[in-house]
Amino acid sequence: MSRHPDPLTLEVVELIGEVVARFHEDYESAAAEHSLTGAQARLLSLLCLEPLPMRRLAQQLKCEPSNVTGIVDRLEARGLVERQPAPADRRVKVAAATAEGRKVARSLRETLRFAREPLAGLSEEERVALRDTLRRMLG
Amino acid sequence: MSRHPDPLTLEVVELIGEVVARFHEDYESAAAEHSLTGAQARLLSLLCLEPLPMRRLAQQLKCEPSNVTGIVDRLEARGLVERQPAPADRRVKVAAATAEGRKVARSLRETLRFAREPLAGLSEEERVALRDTLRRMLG
DNA sequence: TATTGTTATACTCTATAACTATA
DNA sequence: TATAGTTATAGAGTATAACAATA
Repeated sequence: MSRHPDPLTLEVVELIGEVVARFHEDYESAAAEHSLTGAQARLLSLLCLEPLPMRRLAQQLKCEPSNVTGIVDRLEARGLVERQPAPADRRVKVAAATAEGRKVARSLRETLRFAREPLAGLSEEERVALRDTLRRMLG
Repeated sequence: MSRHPDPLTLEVVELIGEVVARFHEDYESAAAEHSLTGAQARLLSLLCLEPLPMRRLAQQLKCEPSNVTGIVDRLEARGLVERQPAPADRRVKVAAATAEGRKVARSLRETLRFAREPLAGLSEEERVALRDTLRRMLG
């Protein structure tokens, strides 16, 4: 694509920008309702899929490992996450969501309004088309 | 929509989440290439459309007015933005992008890869359909 | 020697509250 | 008295560099 995209592409980019802004806003406010920051909510949600070593968490969150220490500290202080030793390699600490942490993450997911409302206005056919287009964009 | 959306909706939500993550990543790294933070880049881009009073900037950025002071301070120190008096109300300070600021913002926009590459894989027909769907989602 | 997690440091963003100058 | 912008403060996220324990 050239450095000067056509008007259609420009409009789509702008619309995606709006979707991104709304999604973020919604995510942050859902996190805040649970007294979590965005970073804490993202880390907790990750750990609800599977326990992960600190280093892996940093990779997934695309930040430096040193930052993960503090985020896990704060979640651990609230009993939402715990550090577990890794028998195979005693340098590694595996972070895992507690039962309470999983409960909070579940509740967080249900609070995400953007996940439901804007899509509710689309027909099933439109949602299928949107899914296919997004898949191709990300593919 | 119920609290337990159908699998199709869930997948679309997840795909949107990925788009959001990629867009953000791309935006932050484009900003960093110009030695700007994300917040600085967003503010500068806003001012390239039109000069705005500090208060209006805060509204558009959805943050407290006190934060805008610091962000504008840092951009002003680099000569990308300047504060202008508002003759009609001497309490108001209007922030405006300098010529250099507009140049940086233009360069920033051109660096945004996500704005071009994923959409390049779509046909014009698909882009039109995506535009219409996004418009409806955003209401 | 290399790697994992942590600590120390500095910077930015953020909200809150108090302050100033205007209105 | 109300509003616009700022300052002061505190908490959180971020990157960098140096460190301890382990591999």
